[in-house]
Amino acid sequence: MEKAFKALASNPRRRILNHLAGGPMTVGEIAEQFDMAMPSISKHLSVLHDAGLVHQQKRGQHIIYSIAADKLANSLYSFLTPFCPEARVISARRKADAKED
Amino acid sequence: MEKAFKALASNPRRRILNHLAGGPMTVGEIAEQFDMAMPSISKHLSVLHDAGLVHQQKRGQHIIYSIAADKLANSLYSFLTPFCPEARVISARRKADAKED
DNA sequence: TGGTCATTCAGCAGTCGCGCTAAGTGATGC
DNA sequence: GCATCACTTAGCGCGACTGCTGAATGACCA
Repeated sequence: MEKAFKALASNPRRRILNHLAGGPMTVGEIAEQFDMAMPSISKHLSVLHDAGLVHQQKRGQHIIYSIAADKLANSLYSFLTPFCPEARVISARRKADAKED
Repeated sequence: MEKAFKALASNPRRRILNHLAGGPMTVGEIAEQFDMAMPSISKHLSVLHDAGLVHQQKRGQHIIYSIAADKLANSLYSFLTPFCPEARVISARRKADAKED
């Protein structure tokens, strides 16, 4: 949770997540969209991965990143719980749904 | 929004918000709960205020801080919009409600 | 007016984060 | 085998953040 918020504190990282909302992508595909060297993108992705906000999957010499929307939403809803009744409801339902598996 | 996420990236600041969820407080009352010098707390509060996440109200020689739950929730819901259908619904409804005034 | 209390401002040291370039790793293809 | 491609790791400089102490501000009370 600490890590999630630290990860979300950076504009480029939030933009990367928005791009990934459109579907899984390789590092190179993401880097094309940003005016930033690939190692910098790679580092941002590793921060997001360390926070559990993206998944990575090796595919030959490519690495495909995809968004971990559940983790992202769960973190924010559970943080919002003390402040917002709607978040309490959603957070509770998501937890119940998770247990069903 | 940028400011909101930067403000939320710090553990002490999230804890302060949690305390404020219990009701408005002065700087001194907040500082009592933290093992941190008052100027440090004051600075955190000013970061939160700059991000619009708390309100401040002068009351004699005290300054009373209270949480801006609406702004906090709106920021997070609107960020979550691309990733989570529930957030889309809530965000839309909150915006509609805001226009009604 | 002078003292005290609540809070903020100023300035400092240490740490962390961001972007870069250069070099390393590991899979692919000739 | 070796060149190439996709990506990560290492290391650097710089600016931002975090906590501190000490001083300033501003309201209250005698």
